[in-house]
Amino acid sequence: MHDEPRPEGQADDRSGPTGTSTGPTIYEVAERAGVSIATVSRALRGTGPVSGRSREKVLKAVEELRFVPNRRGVSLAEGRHAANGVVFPALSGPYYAEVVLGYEEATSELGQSVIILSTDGRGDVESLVRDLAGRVDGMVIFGRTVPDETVAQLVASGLPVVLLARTPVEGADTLSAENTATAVRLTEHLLAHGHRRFALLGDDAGGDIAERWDGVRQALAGHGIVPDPPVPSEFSVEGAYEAAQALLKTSNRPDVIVCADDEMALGVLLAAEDAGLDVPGDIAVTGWDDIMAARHARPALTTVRQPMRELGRRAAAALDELVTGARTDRRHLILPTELVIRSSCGSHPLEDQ
Amino acid sequence: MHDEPRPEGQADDRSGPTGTSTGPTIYEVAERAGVSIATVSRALRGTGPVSGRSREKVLKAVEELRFVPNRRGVSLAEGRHAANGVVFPALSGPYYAEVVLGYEEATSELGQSVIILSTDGRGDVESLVRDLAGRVDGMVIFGRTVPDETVAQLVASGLPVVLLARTPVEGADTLSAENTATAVRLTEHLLAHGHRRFALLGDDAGGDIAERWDGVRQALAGHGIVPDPPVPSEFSVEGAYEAAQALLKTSNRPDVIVCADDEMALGVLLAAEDAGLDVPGDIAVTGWDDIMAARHARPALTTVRQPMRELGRRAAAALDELVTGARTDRRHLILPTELVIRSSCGSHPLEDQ
DNA sequence: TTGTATGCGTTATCAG
DNA sequence: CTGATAACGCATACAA
Repeated sequence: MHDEPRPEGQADDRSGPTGTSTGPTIYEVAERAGVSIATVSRALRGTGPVSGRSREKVLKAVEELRFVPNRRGVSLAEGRHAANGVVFPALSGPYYAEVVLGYEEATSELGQSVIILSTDGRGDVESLVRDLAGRVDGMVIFGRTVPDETVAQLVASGLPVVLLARTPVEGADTLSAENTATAVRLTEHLLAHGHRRFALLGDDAGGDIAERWDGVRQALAGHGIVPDPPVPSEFSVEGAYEAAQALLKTSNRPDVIVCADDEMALGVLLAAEDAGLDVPGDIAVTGWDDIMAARHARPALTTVRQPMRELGRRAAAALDELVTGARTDRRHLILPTELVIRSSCGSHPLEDQ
Repeated sequence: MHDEPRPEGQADDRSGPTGTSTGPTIYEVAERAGVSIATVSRALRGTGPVSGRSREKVLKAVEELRFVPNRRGVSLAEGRHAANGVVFPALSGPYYAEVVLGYEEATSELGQSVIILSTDGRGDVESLVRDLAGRVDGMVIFGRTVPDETVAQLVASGLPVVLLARTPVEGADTLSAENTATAVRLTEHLLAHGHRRFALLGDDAGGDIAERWDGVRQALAGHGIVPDPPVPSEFSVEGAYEAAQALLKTSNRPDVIVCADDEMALGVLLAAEDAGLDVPGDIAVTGWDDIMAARHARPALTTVRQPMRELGRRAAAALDELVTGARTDRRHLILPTELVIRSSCGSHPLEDQ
């Protein structure tokens, strides 16, 4: 086997025109330092005893050769990837982008790297996810991306999984931002403005949106109001624009449109403007997420702020616990959200951000 | 060595409380199919001849065992990661998010996965990048993230690198959106509006922003105007807000503020509003990127649209060529950009989006 | 404290 | 067409 380190012809064997460089191996370091590869490994990773003399020699050789342990070898030997995955629909809005950023930051601090997978516009999500599963030690999955069936299979295969803003699946952690209670408060605020004819825009079965509508209905029920079912719409400015156009033409036009997220609310704002309607004078509009555009839109959007960055960080921490085995039970965590009142829901004489 | 596949005790050896499952190995498949591992490998990847009979047996065993080749083993044997990296400052605005998404999509279609690294707020960028370099076959690096020195080292180490919106570095591909020519056109449009006192907001040495200022200066020179040096500011809504506050108090207030990007322009809009200034009546404002908020701001922002998605796709394609060795020379590609006239630069009686 | 030998899971060469 | 076996690069029991 490895009697003589690299039988013959090695070193500058950079074949191929481009960067197929290989870098020195632990054998070359060992040879140069006059020790065994075991000692090199121990010296470098601080596992097991190494004499000061040996350590010096190793470090010197490492320095001279610019040795960096080959990750592929390390991974195979360690039996882990030192990488985690994250599956999201897209990065169009700030919501996913922020969460992913918080996730990457925390994961990176834990010495792991993160592999991303976006599912919007992909036809073969399941195979993509399965492939990803083979390249990571664990993964975070957002709602609206992977079918329950597939998640269950991943979990069954033993892969640590953290679900974000998604209905729970046996065997996986769940993390989400509070929806229902804040939706109740938002709705009560709208009722206080005198709004009575509510329209809900956007829907997803069993996701976080459904929880928000639960809150809205709950608050309305207290006033004897039963709203129409949520109006289906694409989760985008354009999709909401179209849906709103139809809605605004109704004989019995709503006096407030509660949108599933901010981007949709922006679309509604546009539709109202084109219809010659004043917001909030003729109709109120609210969003959810508090993306940047929410603050800059005119009127500025009343919405709900989610701790996006923190969601990402928590997901990373939870996943790490599962991967390392530091925790074996499953947790379902809910982070608080904050109602952000601006002007799109009605006039507020005094305060106005 | 492998005389008997897995000497003893294997299979359901899932140790550890969590998901340390291992999955079947190629040896188990071979044993079950009654062939050698070489045949299994050949049958599965279609390399080399395999009799129909053998193929059937292998496929059956694979099916029954739900065998999936272990990526770590594959990577080590193949000598590649089948993963590419991308280094960006953050995902706050839609710019990076969109480019990254285009990149991920294209990379994924090429069968590679993408590992991300964001540098904003990180103190040890260089070591992070070096670590990333050991985990990928090539990487895309955005401007404003990694020092030239480090990039040069990566390239020297043989790693294929594609630079995005960044000054060229010997040995790396360069990809960017057109800046100077469009900046000239933007400036000429502003001049046509009668604006003469120009302020430039935001600066970065040697990045894509510098190219834009070159275009602005070039156009102004044609009118005998020499603008002040760019006003330094953080690349964010808040940073620009502060910088603009100072700028608007100047005795000789500018009549147009050209911003390095849209987010900064939004900050300026806010500052103008707070200062009781009308945009574009009292002062014009322009951005760059055409992010979503640009369209929804009031007044809507005049800006420049970049083919963000396409930039990501092209970067992925270029990197793949370098990684596979399909191309050995270095290319410097520039994608066209589009001037988007809205209302923040002055009134346009007829057309108005 | 050190070195030897073996395992990690595939790929691919080369002799049958 | 098939199988034995040498890489791939590193980690680590185990023996010395």
